[in-house]
Amino acid sequence: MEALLTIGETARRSGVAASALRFYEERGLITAQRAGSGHRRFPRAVLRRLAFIVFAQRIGLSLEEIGAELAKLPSERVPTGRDWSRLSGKWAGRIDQRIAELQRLKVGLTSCIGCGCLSLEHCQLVNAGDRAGRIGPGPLLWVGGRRKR
Amino acid sequence: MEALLTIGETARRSGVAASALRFYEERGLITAQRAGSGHRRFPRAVLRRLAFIVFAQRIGLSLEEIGAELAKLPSERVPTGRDWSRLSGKWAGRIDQRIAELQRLKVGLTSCIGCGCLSLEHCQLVNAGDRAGRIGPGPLLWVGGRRKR
DNA sequence: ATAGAAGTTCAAGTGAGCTTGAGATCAAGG
DNA sequence: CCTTGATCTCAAGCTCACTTGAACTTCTAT
Repeated sequence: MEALLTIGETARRSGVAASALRFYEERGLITAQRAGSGHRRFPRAVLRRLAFIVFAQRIGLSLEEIGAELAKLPSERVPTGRDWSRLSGKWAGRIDQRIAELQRLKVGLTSCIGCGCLSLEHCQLVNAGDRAGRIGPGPLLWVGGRRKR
Repeated sequence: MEALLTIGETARRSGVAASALRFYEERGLITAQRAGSGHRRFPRAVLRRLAFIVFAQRIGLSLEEIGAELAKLPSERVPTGRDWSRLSGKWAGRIDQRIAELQRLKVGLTSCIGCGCLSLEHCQLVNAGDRAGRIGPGPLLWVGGRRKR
């Protein structure tokens, strides 16, 4: 088992396209050594980092947020299980929030949409809170009557 | 209470920006009558339609999917509560799927990331299924070893 | 009558997250 | 040595869901 992986091997083993790996490297989410030729050589540890990235994306974090989290890992040693779980600990709350929202949406779907209270002015089922970053563009979310501008 | 709303009123009451309303009209998600001047006049029923759209977006559907759903509403009469709930019924399943995935992710986060099984090749915690449309671009999701190309 | 708010169209821009293409170089097997 | 496949860089393109700007027109209130 080689200690260093080429970009192709890394792509195969992680399921992340080579182009995405270059993109992530450019964004500072992962790092690669270089062979004399200029070709990337990824340490095996990058695989776990990639797993974490894909995981975090499924949870709904942006690459920027993920990068900020990854930056908290110790850079001079290979991160331990404890390092990783410390990172991921705070996300459980985020998942719970999102689950709670989905459950509210489900209630709204089966009751509220049919009943007529979805006249928008009073219904609080759909709220922001999550994805607060999108308050600028995108449909304004009705947050209890308060809205931008 | 006026029977028809201007685009500005519609935007205020729905929380959806006027530019988004024009965009949705262009995409066929909503329709507007026109005043002699060319100004849009939205029937009040558009508010419920907008509520549904925002709802559906929070659940994770694309505008295209939402449009397909809305197309199933009767076009010649104002949809009833039953019409709406028939539409939304099938989404409950989708919400449940997404909740289940989030719960799996949460388990993975607290156990799997720390333990070492996240070496990608064996871990099935992150799967596709949801968002199948994204299988083309974007990071390839590991679906039990099977991947595109 | 006139200012200013609100509306119109159309084209182009935005941001996230990559992918694709061009043109060149590198690595491995026969 | 030569071919084939992997990689490299850099610039440009793509999808989604809108927003923004320019250049006008219309409505409303004084």
